[in-house]
Amino acid sequence: MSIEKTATRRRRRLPEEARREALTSARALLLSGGPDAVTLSAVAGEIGVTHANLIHHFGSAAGLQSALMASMVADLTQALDEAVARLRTDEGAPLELVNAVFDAFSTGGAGRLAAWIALSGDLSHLEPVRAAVQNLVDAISDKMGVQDAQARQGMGAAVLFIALSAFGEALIGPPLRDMLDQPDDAARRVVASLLPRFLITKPPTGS
Amino acid sequence: MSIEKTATRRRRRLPEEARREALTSARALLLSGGPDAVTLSAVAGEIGVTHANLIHHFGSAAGLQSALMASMVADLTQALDEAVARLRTDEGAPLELVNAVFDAFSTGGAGRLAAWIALSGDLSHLEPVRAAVQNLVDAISDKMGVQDAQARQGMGAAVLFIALSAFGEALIGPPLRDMLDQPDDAARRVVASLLPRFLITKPPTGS
DNA sequence: TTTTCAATTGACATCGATGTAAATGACATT
DNA sequence: AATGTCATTTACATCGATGTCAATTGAAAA
Repeated sequence: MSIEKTATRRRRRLPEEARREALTSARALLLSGGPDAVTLSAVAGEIGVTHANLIHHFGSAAGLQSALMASMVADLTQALDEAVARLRTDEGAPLELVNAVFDAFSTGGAGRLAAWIALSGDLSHLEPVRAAVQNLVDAISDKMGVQDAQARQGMGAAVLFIALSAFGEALIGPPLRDMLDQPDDAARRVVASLLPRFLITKPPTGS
Repeated sequence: MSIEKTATRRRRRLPEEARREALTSARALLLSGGPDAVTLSAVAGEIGVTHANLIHHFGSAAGLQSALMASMVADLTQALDEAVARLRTDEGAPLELVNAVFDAFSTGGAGRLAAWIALSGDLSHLEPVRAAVQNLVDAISDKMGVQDAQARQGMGAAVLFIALSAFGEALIGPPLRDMLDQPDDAARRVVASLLPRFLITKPPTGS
C-alpha cells in the first residue's frame, strides 16, 4: 500500500474561533511551562495548525503574547467585577471577596500572568485592571459605610494588602508554606484574620 | 591609515574573579531586563569577554543561570541571617526585620529572582532559603517569648505573611500602588501596622 | 457550477543564542 | 630565557524561533 495523504483535510475556522483556540492553548502553556514555553511552534502544535497560521492571525509572535496578556487581564477584571457585584447585591461578606481574589491569582493564573508582565516590563498591559481595582475599592467603601477621604485611603491600602498577598501566594506560596510547615490555606486565613483591622471603621465620631 | 590591532592586550583573570564579574553583570541584567536579558552574549559584552569564555567558566548557559540563582539566593539568606542576628543581639525591633525583608526583596532583587525561579519551575534553587527562613521563625519566637508549638505556628504564619507581602510589593507593588493612589511605603506600613496582631503574645517572663 | 475570498499550508530565509574545537597569549615556574 | 598551564579568543557549526511568500483549498457567494 502506498503512503496516502489520508492525513487531514484542512479545517477552516472562523478567525475569532482560531484566535480563541490559540489563546486557550497559549494560556495553558504559560501556566504549565512559563513564558518561554509560549512559542509559535508550541501553540501551533497544540491546536493542530502551523506557526505561519498563528502569524496570520496575530501578526507576529509579540502580537500573540500581547493578545494573551490582554485576554488574561480581561478574565481577571471580569472576575473582580463579578466579585464586586456579589458584594454589592446580597450580604456577600468581604471574606468571600478575599477568596475570589485569591482564586483569580492562583487557579485563574493571574499570578503568573502578573509576574510575566512585571518581569518583561510591559506594564501597560495592566492598565485595564485599574478601573476594576478602583471599582473594588468603591464597593468595599460603600459596604463599610466609609465616607471621608482618609478612610477611603485606608480601604485602598486594604485592597493593596489583599492583592499583594494573593499574588505572592500564587507564585511562591507553595514552596514557602512548605518551608514554614504551614497548611495550604495559611495565606488566606492570615489575610482573613487581619482584614477586620482595616474594615472596622469608626462611626462618624462626633463625640 | 592601516587597521591596527591596538585593540586589546588580553586581560587574564583568576577563574573566581572572572566568575564574580560575570555574575555581577548577569545580576544587573536580570534586574533591568528580566530573565530573557541574561544571555551569554549580553553578559560577555558587559564585562568585555567573549561568550565562549563564559561557557569555559560556567560550562553552559544553564550553568551560568544556575550559578546566578545560587549567588542571589546566597545573598538573600545572608541578608536574612544578618537581620536575625540584629534581632537577637540588641533590642532590634521586629519592625526593623520587616524593613530588612522588604529591602532584600525590592532593592536586593530577591523578588525578581524568586519570580524567575517560580516561573521557570526550578524550585530546587530555593532550598538553601529554608534554613534561613526557619532560623528567622526561631528568632522571632525567642524574641517574643513564644514557647508552645501552636504559638510558634503562628509565628510561622507571620513570617509567611511578611514574605508574601514583600515579594508582591517588589514585583507588582509600584503599578498597583499607583492604581490605588497609595504612597510608596504603603505596603510596609500595612505590614507594620498589622504585625502586632501576630506578635502580641502572652507577656514573657520578666519585664 | 463557477467564482471569489481568505484561512491554511509548505518551503524557504533570517537571526540570535548556544555550543565546539583549535589557536593564541598571559603569567608562573624552572 | 625556555617551558607549560590554562584563560582567552577566533572561527565555525548547530538549533530553534521568527518571519516571508507563493500555492493550496475550504466554504460561501454568484
